[in-house]
Amino acid sequence: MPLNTFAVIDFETTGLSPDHGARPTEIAIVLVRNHKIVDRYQSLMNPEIPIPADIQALTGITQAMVRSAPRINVVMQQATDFAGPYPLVAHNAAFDRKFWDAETRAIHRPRVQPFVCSLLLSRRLFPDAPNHRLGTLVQTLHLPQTGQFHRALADAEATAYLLIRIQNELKQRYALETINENLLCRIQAIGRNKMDAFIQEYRRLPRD
DNA sequence: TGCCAGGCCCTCTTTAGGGCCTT
Repeated sequence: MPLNTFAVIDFETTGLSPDHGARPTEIAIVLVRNHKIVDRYQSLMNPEIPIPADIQALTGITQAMVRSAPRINVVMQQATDFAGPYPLVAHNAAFDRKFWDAETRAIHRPRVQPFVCSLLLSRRLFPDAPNHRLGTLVQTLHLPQTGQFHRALADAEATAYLLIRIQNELKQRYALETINENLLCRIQAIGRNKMDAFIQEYRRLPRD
């Protein structure tokens, strides 16, 4: 397995929680290897339940668009194949993790890799941003424009560029050599405004 | 009919409340 590879994912869905019946309507996965985007996957899928009108307006994904799309289980088979064993990354990972875990359990492919959250990492590294919405961070950090927000591929690509920026920031600001998932998971688990103290401690710890 | 989540994180806090984020 190639080292230093992350699978950045984004779901569009019919609602906020699978625990209350919401299901995915679109997924995109962007592979980031050695700080570069190397591959992309995207697919609409048929949630087989109505998409609320306000969410159709938000995402631009309509009932007609998903009617002829493949079933969720077919798409999730392809998505898990594409993501492989690589650490998953999402903006506000708590949201995407719920859908990923619900739909991969349904196809008997439970998640084995950690989930990294670019929202939590951005709060640690860019505390002075106006806010930490994905669109605001793209503007504030001058990241490449990737297309229409609230579509899966555009948002996954934006999150991929944000991940690359986070990796570069960590390397430069703290003179670190490699930014692996273990370091990112540790950083997102510490409290806000504790980065400097954490890095000092990290330098004294044996590496994973 | 209308509403539904939940983890993080701040503060006028910790015996709590509310904004931020995702769709």
